[in-house]
Amino acid sequence: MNVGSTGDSEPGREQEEGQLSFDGVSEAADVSIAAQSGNRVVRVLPDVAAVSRAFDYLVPDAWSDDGRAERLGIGSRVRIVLHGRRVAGWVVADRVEPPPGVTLRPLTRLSGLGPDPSVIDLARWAARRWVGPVSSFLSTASSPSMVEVLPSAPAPWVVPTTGSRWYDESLGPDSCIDGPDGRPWVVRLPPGDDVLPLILGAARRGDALVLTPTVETARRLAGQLRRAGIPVASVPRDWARAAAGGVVVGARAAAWAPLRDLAAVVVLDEHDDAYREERAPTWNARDVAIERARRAGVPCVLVSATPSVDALEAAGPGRVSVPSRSAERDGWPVVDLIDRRIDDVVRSGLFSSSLVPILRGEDGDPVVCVLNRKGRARLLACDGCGVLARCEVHDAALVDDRGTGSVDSGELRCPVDDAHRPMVCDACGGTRMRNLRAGVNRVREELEALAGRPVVEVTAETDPRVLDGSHAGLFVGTEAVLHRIGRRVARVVFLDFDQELLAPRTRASDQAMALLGRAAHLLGSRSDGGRIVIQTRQPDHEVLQAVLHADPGRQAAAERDRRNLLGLPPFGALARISGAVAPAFVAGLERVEGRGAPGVEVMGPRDNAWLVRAPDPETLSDLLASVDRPRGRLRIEVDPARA
DNA sequence: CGGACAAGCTGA
DNA sequence: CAGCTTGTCCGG
Repeated sequence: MNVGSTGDSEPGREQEEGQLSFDGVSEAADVSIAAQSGNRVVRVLPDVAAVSRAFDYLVPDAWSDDGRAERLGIGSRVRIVLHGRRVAGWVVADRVEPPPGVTLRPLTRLSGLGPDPSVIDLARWAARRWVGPVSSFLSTASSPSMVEVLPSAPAPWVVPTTGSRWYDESLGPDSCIDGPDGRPWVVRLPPGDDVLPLILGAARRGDALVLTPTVETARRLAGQLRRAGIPVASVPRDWARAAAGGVVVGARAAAWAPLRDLAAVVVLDEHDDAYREERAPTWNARDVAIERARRAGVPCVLVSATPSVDALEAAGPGRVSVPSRSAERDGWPVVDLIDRRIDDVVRSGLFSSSLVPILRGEDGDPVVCVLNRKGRARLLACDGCGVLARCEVHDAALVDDRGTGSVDSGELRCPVDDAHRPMVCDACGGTRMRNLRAGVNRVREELEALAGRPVVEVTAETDPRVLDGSHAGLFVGTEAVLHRIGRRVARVVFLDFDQELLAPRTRASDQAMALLGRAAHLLGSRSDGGRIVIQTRQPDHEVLQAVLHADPGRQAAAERDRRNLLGLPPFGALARISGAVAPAFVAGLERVEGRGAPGVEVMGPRDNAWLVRAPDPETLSDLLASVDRPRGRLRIEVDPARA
């Protein structure tokens, strides 16, 4: 970790020393039954954001008399006096040998139970992986309210039998559990399929940990399991019950839940961006879950209708369970592509005439229309031939350089590199461009006119009961509408899917795929008769071809090639460095890099941020940890959402 | 983080 | 040079 020749007296080493002394803790905890002097000394990590060192404290003698000394151990939440003020902390090592020459202060309080030693080790791993303080992970791993004693353990449970399934092998044949290779399984479960049998398979193994992208999904799943007679704890609310035993269900933070005796890990919709913590450290719950299962030597199953390249790569060959072609086709709804380049246009140009009967409900209700407005991108199409203005280098949608206003002169700008070009259509040479962006309100009015019936606009504020209990047949909203409707629908119409396909984001293809998977889930399987209707000018796009053929592997393969070519994760590791002192930090990085860290590349700045690329996450973490962190605001995003 | 202390700035 | 702001250091 000490890259380059760092002299011991060089200034600014404190961060690294703190890290070293902290790393030393785990060894000390295992080896040392020290403190022959008689007084028990514990090492405590303060719950103070800027302090990443652990300090030693005396266990008060009085604690031996009332049982507190017995309850105290690694993970215990305590209060200490640090630098004259009382703060909270976690015991991270027990019976340690304090460094000579320091006078120890006593612990002031035993507050409650905390994460167990395996979770503390996991937090150390995550702190290194995502370059953040261990304490932030321990906070996530701790109960929101203090827990003094655990409730009694649940009685052993019997899981109802469900019959054998094509993916059963993924929870691991018993024979391979003793010597697992630490890799997860991926189960590509079609969107119309029920996940419950898979979860029951995990619950059959014992205390299973099940992650879902949202709290709402976790709540529903917990209810289903409870009705099946399985003891369930929803974390973070039921932290104590989770620690006592049973199946544990929750969203992102549940990756850090306490478990009595972890037996299996399941991550539902593993591709979902909700597993990513946006605030630094930018950890990903799916990756924490994989590592946790690996350390515990238990099976980890990543479930998704549209598995991510990261998951597929983590699993590796032979560990991806895919349904038969016919089963997968049955699990996806039929897809109707409306090619806007050749279709006739009604009203303002956003609607094809073939939408009219669908909107009127002639093919079934309810109908959900999705209008993508992400990234506030404005798409331009040639007024003459209808082809989209796209950058031939970056594939991104070109924007009108002058922002809003009329679009019949001026220049086109690529949002990726800001290069300009004249406003001329690549396809026909036309010089007039139409702005395809339309306000949601205007769209709603036009939909109403076309459908001849009321349209319910769905926003983040719309009460879900209105949606699910409503007699209305036609809804419109941004993609959030797909997350707000809880019942089965007959049609999902993407009014302008090119907004999604051409968004100037590196993960546009993945996100478009996930969106279609979400829509498919609302529609159910092929036999339910639902359809996805997509208006597009790019019917040959890999994402559309993938859903059209009910074969998400097509998109994954294209995305895999793209990432491989660019050295993006999982074929390389990326970090984004920003903040006031980013220039100083990056200068430090470049000094280290200049001494020959192989495969490391620093790019930027762009938007006041730098990108650091390394061949793998370990090299990246080592590199980032080896550089002195200047004082001031610095944001390090490992695996950044935007690159 | 937040307290302690030192170095820098200002005004009569 | 007192009185205040700003910066730097450090915690058992």
